[in-house]
Amino acid sequence: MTRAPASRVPEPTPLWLKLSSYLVLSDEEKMYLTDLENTTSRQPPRTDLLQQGERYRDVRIMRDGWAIRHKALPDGRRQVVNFVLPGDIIGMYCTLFESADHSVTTLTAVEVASFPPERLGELFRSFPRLAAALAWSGAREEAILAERLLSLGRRTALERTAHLIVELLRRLSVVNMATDGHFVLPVTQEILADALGLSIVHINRTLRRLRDSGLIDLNGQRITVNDVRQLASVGQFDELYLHLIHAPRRLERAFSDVRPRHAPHDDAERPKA
Amino acid sequence: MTRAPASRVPEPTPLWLKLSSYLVLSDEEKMYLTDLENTTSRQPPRTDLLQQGERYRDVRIMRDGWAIRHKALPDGRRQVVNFVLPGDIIGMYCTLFESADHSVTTLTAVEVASFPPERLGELFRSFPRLAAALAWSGAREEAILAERLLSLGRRTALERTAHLIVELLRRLSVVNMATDGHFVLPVTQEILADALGLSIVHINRTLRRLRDSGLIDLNGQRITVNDVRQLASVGQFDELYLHLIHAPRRLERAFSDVRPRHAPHDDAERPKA
DNA sequence: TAGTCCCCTTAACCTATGTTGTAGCCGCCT
DNA sequence: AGGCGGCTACAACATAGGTTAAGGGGACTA
Repeated sequence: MTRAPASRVPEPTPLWLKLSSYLVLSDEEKMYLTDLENTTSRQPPRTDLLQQGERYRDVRIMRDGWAIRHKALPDGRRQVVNFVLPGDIIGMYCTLFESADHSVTTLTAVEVASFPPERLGELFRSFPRLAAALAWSGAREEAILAERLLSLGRRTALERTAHLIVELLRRLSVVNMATDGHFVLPVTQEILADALGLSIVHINRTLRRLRDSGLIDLNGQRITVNDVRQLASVGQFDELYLHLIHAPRRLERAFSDVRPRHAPHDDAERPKA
Repeated sequence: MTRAPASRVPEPTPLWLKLSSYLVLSDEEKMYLTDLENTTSRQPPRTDLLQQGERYRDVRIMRDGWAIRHKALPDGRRQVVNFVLPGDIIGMYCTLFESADHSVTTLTAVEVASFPPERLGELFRSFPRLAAALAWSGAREEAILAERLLSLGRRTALERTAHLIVELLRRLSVVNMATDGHFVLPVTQEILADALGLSIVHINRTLRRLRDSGLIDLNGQRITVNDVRQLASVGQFDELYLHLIHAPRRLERAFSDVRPRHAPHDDAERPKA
């Protein structure tokens, strides 16, 4: 574990970049976020950060590297539920559940920050705008799962694959990890297959079709999207679900300490504790 | 719209029953919940409560009846993302997103309560235990989506179908809508197909297999599960993901107004708002 | 009483995707 | 240098599930 001294002019962290796609952070909020990510550790590839059935511990923030969130059936079949990218939070709900219903495993070497769940309560009380931004990011995670459900249920293999590539491109752009339509995809075809609900052989066929049609280039783990527009159209990609549009006004109204107009509650009316 | 008078001895609402599966509610909290659900309206079957692309409005609580949350592709293919049952919340994140990325459509006549999103902020500030319970319910929703992803990606048609039936049975039991392994499933086979990522013909085949093997009985919309154990085993159902186990202590610690030990924040340190 | 609409049911056939098997490449160990 | 393990590639074959088509029952209408 490393504990960095709280600097006066902190570097932007991926989480902060991601939340910035949603609202404009104040210096004070940036300092608080930096402080939250203060305690970090490094893990090698193929490490379980969390294991299905295990009791939750700290809340974690991915700072660097890739991981997957996945679930397995008793007989070994496996589904990758989502990719965990820098700026994503692991186990936000740790306080609420007895044990994890999924595993999180690193794909690359990673750097993760962790903090005790009590700090979340602190954050909700003291930094309502950050709380709203975190809720936004949690809600977006759910929206991504819903879209993936649409992929698995109703898109063909080719469409699914195209859709995933465009989604990753978009998500990585937000944290400055994709430029000019190319990025590193540190993933075996087996993992891609498990993410898309396909067999490894069929993912291979499908990637070849995408390559043959000139939509993407692959060398090693570097993937280049030659024509995002067309790839998005193949995957019927509509970025609505990523909810990248700003709406700072409305959320501040809901989460700030200002009393709401409708049903004003005096302190006298509050519950005792 | 109907506005009920706040009674001294309110009837338990489905939401309250559902949250009760997680923590023991105080009278005051029950009163507050009852008050939240105060303004209700009724809608006929096949009404859109929310439409993909539409701007979000109020937060809604399903009080009675069934609905589906679904997404559609431009060419008409459709995926049912989840079933909305009594006690479930619609558009909890309305404040955070510009527009809906999914639709919600009623299957039966329904009764829904609605309230302006500002009241959520109020709730988070004044009733931290309820806030935690709502967060629990939101997190559970996400866990359900992740499990459905596993179904669509890696379970066979027979397994998926069995799994869904057991899940619905469990969820309905919590709100007293299933007794003795039977319940009403107000759903056409087309909707079932869209929920399970199958064709309507194949759902039909699959249901017949389940009937022929004696695991379930169907007459009309009434479904009877003859052997939950065996059905759960066919569907590889592990109820871990429904997170029905209580953990009231830990969440109260995180969300209560008691100052955390680690990094106490004075009011003076708060952002200006 | 027949007509229409919606849904369920089944049969016959088709195809997207899974399975099995083999081969080649690359990095790594010793 | 050789061997081994993990990954990609691709061909041949198998099958779960999709598609098309047809019929039937119940509820409503006229």
